[in-house]
Amino acid sequence: MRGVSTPRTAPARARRDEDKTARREAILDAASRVWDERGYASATMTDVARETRLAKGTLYLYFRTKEELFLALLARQLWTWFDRVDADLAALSAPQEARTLAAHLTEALRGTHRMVDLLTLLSAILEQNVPIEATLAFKAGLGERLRRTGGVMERLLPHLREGQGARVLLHFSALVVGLHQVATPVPAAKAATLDPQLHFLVLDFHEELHVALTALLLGTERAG
Amino acid sequence: MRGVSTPRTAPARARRDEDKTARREAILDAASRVWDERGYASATMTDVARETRLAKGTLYLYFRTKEELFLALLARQLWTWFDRVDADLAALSAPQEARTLAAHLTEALRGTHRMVDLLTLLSAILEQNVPIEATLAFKAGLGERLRRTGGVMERLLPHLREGQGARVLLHFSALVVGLHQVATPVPAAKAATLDPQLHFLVLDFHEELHVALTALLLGTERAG
Amino acid sequence: MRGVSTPRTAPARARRDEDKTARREAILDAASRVWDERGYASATMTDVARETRLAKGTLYLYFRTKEELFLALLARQLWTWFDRVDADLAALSAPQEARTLAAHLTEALRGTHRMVDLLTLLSAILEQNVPIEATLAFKAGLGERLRRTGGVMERLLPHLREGQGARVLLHFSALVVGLHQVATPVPAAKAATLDPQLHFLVLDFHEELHVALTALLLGTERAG
Amino acid sequence: MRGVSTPRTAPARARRDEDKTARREAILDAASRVWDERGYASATMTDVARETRLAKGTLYLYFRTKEELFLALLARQLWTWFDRVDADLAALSAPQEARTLAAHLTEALRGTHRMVDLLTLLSAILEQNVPIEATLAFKAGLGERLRRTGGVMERLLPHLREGQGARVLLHFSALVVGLHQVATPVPAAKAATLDPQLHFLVLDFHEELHVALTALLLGTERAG
DNA sequence: AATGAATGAGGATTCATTCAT
DNA sequence: TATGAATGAATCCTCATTCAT
Repeated sequence: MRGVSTPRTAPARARRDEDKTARREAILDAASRVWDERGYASATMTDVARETRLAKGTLYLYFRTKEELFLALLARQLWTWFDRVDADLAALSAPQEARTLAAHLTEALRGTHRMVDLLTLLSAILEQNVPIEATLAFKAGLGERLRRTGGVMERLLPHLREGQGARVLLHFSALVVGLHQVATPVPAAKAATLDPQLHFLVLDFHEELHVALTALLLGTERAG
Repeated sequence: MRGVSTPRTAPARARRDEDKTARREAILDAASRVWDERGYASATMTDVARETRLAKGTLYLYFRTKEELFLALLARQLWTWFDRVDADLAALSAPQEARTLAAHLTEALRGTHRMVDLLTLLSAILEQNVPIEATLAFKAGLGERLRRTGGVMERLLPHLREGQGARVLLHFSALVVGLHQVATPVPAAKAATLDPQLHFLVLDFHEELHVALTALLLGTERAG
Repeated sequence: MRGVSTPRTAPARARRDEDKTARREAILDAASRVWDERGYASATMTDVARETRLAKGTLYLYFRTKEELFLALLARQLWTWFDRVDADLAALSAPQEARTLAAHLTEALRGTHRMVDLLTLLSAILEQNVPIEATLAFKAGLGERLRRTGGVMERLLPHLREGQGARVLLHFSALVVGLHQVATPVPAAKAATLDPQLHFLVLDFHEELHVALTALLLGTERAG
Repeated sequence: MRGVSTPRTAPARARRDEDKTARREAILDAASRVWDERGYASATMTDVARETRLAKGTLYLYFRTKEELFLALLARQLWTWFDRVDADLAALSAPQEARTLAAHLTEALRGTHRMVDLLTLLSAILEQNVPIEATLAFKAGLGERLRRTGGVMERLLPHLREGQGARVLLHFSALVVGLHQVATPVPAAKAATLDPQLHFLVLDFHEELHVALTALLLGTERAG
């Protein structure tokens, strides 16, 4: 009675687990693209479905809610960032300068513009309608990555005591979110910064982040 | 029966400019209360109207859009914070310790929980549907306050060069937004932090902010 | 940003309480028509809105949920039936024959076809998404009408003891619901009854109800 | 990860007719359990499939639509009830008291709570999307059972004329459906009946049914 | 200036059914 | 036979905004 229609060439069915994982990734890819295009004006599931060329219902086979989908997207992007940082830092030998380490962390963020947007909305929006286990899984994954990469930082910056590495990363993420917001104003706000008086509101995100993170690391050393 | 009104004494008409300003403030008061109660689950104009005991249409005589209203609320709260900081710092004589100054800025944030929430959503949401002049006015006001208070900071921390005061305040605001998010997880996320492995994700907002800001100030000094 | 469109000639605004009541009634009228047309295939709010020539959102100003609307419709029809019965019985003098009383109750049902459908779905569907106070109000109203009309029946049939009138009405409503279902098969089932062997499944609702109710009243007398 | 299957040993294929019948029964068993658990909030095919440990598509090999499945379930439960009544009445010798016979019919209903729910929804919902032959087969089966058991009743209650037995059973079913609805209110409605004024709305289903059926039988006798 | 009824686009989610494997 | 991924129409409800009074 329902579901009767003339489908366009149907997508291959994801039958094996690896196919399913691939489809899941494809959905996240689509979500990422939609997010990119629509910017803040929140993307809709209809958009994502259209972009994936899948039926809306199919999305719900892979993610229980819209928020779970976007949380997964954020997670994927975060893990990628951690991977990149880990690979980067693995090539370094201890001890390192604060400035150098700050550069590595900051550079690894290049091209992750939208991830940061998502990160900003994380608590405000995403955790609204996310099944509890998804939240727990996310937090657990985050904790693990923070501790792992934090450990590496403690090796490279000997003045960091046990556990301080993860904490510094947390502070770093705070700077990322906060500075991104200040440094990446919406178009409307750009007009404001043409005023010379307001020129100091124009920040280069990566440079500013580098400066702030360096200061943070140096300050941590001095403060003990 | 729904939809049957209980007529109440109509509010006095705001004829004179000062009456209008008062009404505008009353609306912001109501919006603030609504925002407090509803938290993230975004407050509606209906809520604000009910809280003000004005009709919904009346709100639109004072604010063109919902976003303009909440931007005005954020501005009011921000200016209050600046006022408080300015008064605080005026009592101090140069030079001051980074730690002390950090404490003053941080303490001035006590009780502004919700302002910080608004601040977080600022670029992501608020600037969506805000008339351009409102955005410009906000940015102009913000710039002025940052420069003024930044100047005071430069006086108290002699190692800060001209213009660095405002910049440090910008970094501070980034930390505020970012740390608030990390340190104030939604209820669902709290469950996650019961896990001892994740305990380090639990932060005390003010303390953490103090630590990070102190580090930032000290680091700025060392980095020159 | 929303709500921008070119409306067709807008309906007059229901400003006074009596206008609102009228509009409420108009919505119920529309709902009734939709229910009639769509039959069992459940009517949608979109249908009701189109029929009323009101916007969908407007319906929700008068009824909080779809179910509340249809409960109100049922209530209105029920109260009408009670009114009719009360007027009818008021003209009679005690004592009456069971058969006569049964005829009055049964005849008052003429033309209330759809009300009975609604009545059938009452517990199964309607009470799903109905605000609790609406349910309570309905039950209270129902109780009052049953007791009032039950009292009249006790006057007319002296063998009925105090309280038995309402109880008989409850049994009557059970018969109404149950017999209506048996006696009013959906089209598909009609084909079945062409078979002579199954001819006895064809019942005339009103006649059958009369027979059964008479039997019920007589039996109550004999059983004491 | 959602959408990743845990393969389990596939169920044996039902090749022989008796295997197929067994599988059909197994599906009905599952449907029955699902119906029990989910109550009114209508059970889904997904639920039934999960409960059967069969794939959703497999259900459609045995039943063409959801409604056909639940009609089959109702039929199975009804025939069981008739079997029980027939066995019961076979042990009795004519003539019997109305009260006694009413007790037998009523008692046979013990534990068929959910069947009655289904019966209530019969015309309203079930016959919507049922293939015509399925409807015809159901009606035919129903007719046969009614006539057979009706005949037994005519033997036990000599005042019943030919054909009146089946008719009384039809009236009985009406009482069952109707009283069940009144006597088994949804939880929300229960609150209403705490009010002493509404206490008379609280009925004991079996007792009430016994009273009403006895009255019906006695009344039929008197009315001739 | 104030009102508040009316608007209606828009969005998330469900679930019976199909069909390629 | 059995599978289960894919389908997509369908539905309820929200809420910022308007405008006649």
